Amino acid sequence: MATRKSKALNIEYPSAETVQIIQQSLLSWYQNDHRDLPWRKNTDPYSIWVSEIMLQQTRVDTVIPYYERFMKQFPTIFDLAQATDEQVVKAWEGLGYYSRARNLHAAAKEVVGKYGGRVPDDLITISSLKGVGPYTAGAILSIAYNKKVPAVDGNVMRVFSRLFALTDDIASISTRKKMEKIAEHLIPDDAPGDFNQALMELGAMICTPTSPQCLFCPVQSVCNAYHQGIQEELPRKKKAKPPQEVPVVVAWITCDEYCVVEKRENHGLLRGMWSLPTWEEITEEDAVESLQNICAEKQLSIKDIRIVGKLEHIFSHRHWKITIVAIHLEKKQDQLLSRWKWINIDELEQIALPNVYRKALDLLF
DNA sequence: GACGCGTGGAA
DNA sequence: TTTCCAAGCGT
Repeated sequence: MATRKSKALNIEYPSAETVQIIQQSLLSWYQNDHRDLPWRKNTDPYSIWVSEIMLQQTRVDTVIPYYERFMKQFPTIFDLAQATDEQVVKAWEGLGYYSRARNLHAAAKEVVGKYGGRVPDDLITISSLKGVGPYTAGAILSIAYNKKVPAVDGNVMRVFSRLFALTDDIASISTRKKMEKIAEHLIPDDAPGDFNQALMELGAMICTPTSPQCLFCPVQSVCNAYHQGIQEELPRKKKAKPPQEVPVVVAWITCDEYCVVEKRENHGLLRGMWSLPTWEEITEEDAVESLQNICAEKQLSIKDIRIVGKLEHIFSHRHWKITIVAIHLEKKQDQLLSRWKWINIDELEQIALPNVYRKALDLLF
């Protein structure tokens, strides 16, 4: 017999009675208690889409002002499609995970070009768009089109882990697939969007990572973890590695009212973003000497060079220990690295600069 | 499956 | 101070 390499998910579905209790309790609670968030004013697919991309790995309170500005600047998908990459990334400045902005922009152009600006309403097509994965596809289809598609994010996995006392590692892909099966089983035919949002809202407001507010939980009566008193032990999740420490030198190179900015490579950390000239793996002790050598190679005549500050910045997987070196040049030479460019210091605020460099500039001024 | 990809908030 | 993140996706 030919064996198939699909892992049995071993799902125990709740009874029909339990399903009904969960549906009614959650929907009732959500309709009464849900937060009045800006992306809940309507169910326009484009608006929902933008909000879901911004909310990926990002807190609601952080997203709100960005969302408001973004929707004012790009009210429709046509406005976004017609914008330049620079404009879109600038609107994303400070939000992080900048590939989200580039993917959203590219996908918006694709939707306008191929579908007349109508956001696809089927799972296969919408999932083919850049930056739209299983969660985002489900969120858009259920919230904007009221389709019965699961939208399983970290909130939902935490809620399900507790509700059904599941000990699976929520960091694994197979667990998410299992949760999606359970969600499909739970979503009511008449309110998929509200139900999916209710699950996430519960995870955000009641079934929180630490100190869940079980006494106020609308589904406490059917919560397996609560009855066993193990809600604080769930969900199970494999620990992530701490960010790797890297010594970094950032240069503040000036001449008169100009400074040098650097366009980062199109791969890796902060890909394609503007920055200040940056070198990894140069320690503070070697900072000045290294930059003197680098300037000598480029035949840049230094008027003054000194360490002007230190800064630590932690990305998702790297921990930069930064030494900021100010270099004042004799001449504003044109022959620089291809990725370098002189700009007027006043123009720094017009380019999209990741926060690590904004923090560096704050130290300087 | 594992890792790369930003940021700022909370405990 | 340290840890863990928060409505994930691409490779």
